[in-house]
Amino acid sequence: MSKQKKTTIKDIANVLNITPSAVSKALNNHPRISQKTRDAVIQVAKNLNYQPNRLASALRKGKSNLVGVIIPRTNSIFFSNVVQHMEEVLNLSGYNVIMTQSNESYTKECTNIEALLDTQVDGIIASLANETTNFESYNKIINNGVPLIMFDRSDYEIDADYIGIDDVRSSQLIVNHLITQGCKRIAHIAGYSHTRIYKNRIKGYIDSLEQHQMEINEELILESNLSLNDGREKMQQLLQLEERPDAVYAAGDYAALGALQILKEHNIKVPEEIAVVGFSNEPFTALTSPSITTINQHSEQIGKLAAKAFIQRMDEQNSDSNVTNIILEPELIIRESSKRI
Amino acid sequence: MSKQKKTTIKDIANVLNITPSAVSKALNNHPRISQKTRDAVIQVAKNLNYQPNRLASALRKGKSNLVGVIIPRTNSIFFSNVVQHMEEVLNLSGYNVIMTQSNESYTKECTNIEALLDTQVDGIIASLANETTNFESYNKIINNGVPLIMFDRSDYEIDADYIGIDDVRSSQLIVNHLITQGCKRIAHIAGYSHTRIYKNRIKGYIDSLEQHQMEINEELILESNLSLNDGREKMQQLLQLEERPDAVYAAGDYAALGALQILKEHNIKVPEEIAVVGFSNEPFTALTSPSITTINQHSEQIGKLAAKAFIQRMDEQNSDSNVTNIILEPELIIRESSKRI
DNA sequence: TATATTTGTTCAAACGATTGACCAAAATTA
DNA sequence: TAATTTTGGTCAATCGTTTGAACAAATATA
Repeated sequence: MSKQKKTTIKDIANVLNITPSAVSKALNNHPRISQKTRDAVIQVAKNLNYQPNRLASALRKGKSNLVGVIIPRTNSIFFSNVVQHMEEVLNLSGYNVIMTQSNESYTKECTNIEALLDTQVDGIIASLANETTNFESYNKIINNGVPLIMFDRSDYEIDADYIGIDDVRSSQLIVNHLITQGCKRIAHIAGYSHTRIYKNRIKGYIDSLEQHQMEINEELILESNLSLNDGREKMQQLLQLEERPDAVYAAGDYAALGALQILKEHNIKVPEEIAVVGFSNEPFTALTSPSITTINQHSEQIGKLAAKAFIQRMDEQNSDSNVTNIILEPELIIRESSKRI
Repeated sequence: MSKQKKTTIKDIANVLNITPSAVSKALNNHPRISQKTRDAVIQVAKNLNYQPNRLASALRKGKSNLVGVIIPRTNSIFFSNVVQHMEEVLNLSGYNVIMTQSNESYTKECTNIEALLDTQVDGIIASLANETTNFESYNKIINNGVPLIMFDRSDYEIDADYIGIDDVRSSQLIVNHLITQGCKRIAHIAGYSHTRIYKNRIKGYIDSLEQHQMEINEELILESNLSLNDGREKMQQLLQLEERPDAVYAAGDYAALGALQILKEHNIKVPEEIAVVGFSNEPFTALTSPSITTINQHSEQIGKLAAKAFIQRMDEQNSDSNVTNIILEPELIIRESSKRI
């Protein structure tokens, strides 16, 4: 029973004894169709339970109304928030979202890009996988004439619109805050420096220390994949130093949590002995004890702005306007893990 | 520069002086095409950077190779895991995933369904929004002849394949465990009983108490939306009872966390005075102190099985085989919040 | 050698919607 | 009334790919 074939504009046309093109025009509010036929068409369409075939329309118009989104993973509140708000805005403009995850893997990312281009998406909105250091496939998107919008994680080699927060500034906020709290030896569990945002966070960290005439100590900067476990390991490492740090700034919340766990296991008082700061405002940061100081990356705004940037690109297609670069101001959320005074 | 138009099979045909149909057949490994032409076609395709137009192919074949997925929200590790593993399996079979979120909203869910059908997806894999009590739109999917697979949250009124865990059994595992730990007055912060899985969890809770000849106390069963805040409120309520419970089983981890917070704020010892159990194995449950006992719902398996169920439906299309019902055995993860002995 | 089969390809019609060119009838203007 | 404009459509091509039918050439079979 399931295989009742779908009704097409042709069926509607037959019922009303008009041509399919008239039906099409009626449904698309073409001015040359009389109100009478238009109403009749709409009525019959409803009766026959007509569902327009997007594929056909997309093929003819050369526009699929599909937007591909590539995020590193969904189990991060930041990315899932971004996507959610992106979707909201895009849906309003008649776009649907194909969401893919790279799982931080370069090859998966490439596969996803291929698949999206293959599906004839009208554009791609993406954030780089951790692994990615080769940007050919992204440039392929651009070369194919498909609008590309990057958010959060991108690179200078990708010539696309970008929306993100000011990572240098984020680090400065954090380090300044820690210094204000009396910390003198601040460690940084950093992300991989090949990724721009993490490089910037390292830069901000160093800048801020320099500004306060504090020593930059290589052994206090550890690159990490920022997972919970790696956070634990790096913290262990830091505890084994001859001179322990009195604060740890991890470039990701999970790593910060790992560090916190180790500190608790060693009965080290947080923040009195060692203060801890994370990054991203994952929900759990408010729920641990002590709760973790972190950075709010404005996921809703990033999502909405990225969607709007895409829509604007679609609207102006021809005019080769310059690349947009939107850098949002980060917000430091101070919680127990760093509040000494 | 961007608007270089895409190469089509026609272009390839022109180069080789053969017809487009030959090219198409060559690319699709049609047996009647000679190895020689096949190789030549593939070579030229590569040279011209040919990218097949899925829309055209989809239109002609009446198959889009797109699968729509509807989940209540992505910021739940359970759902995001499910999707991730679903995608893996589906990609392997040449399908792409359009992922949408209902945000637990009935209207958003309906909109999503419309959008997916509109996009001509080959099938839909979904889990109900909390709000949903009317299943017309789901039955519309089925009536449209589009394969529908439900997972985790579904309803008897939806006549589709289903993959989930045994919720009655989950509750029994939990309650039995609590009784073993010496708890005598077990409260249940329940989900809305109009949702099947939550109804089943309530049933399992009651069954288990009855089995142990324990009293079923209405005031110990509170329906909730299972958010963090509602967990806090319901816990407050429970504390105001004349006779306090000595264990709280929340049907969701966030609610359990809320309950835990309140208990800590009141300096009530967990699990000694009141034990706490959650549901879903959200990552934070392992990270709180005390860590929270919870249920593993086998997200990877559910994702993979749902994908496979869909693929099977596609393969057998015609044969109206019966609805599949896969119920997985839940796994109780015992942690500090309930370990009294 | 005549006939049957296989091989490799072309032909043409789809899939369903869109769109500019075109045209007859109706309405307006001169 | 004749000429012009407007209205409400029809016609036909098109988007890029697929696919069964058709067909000529090559090969196998009798």
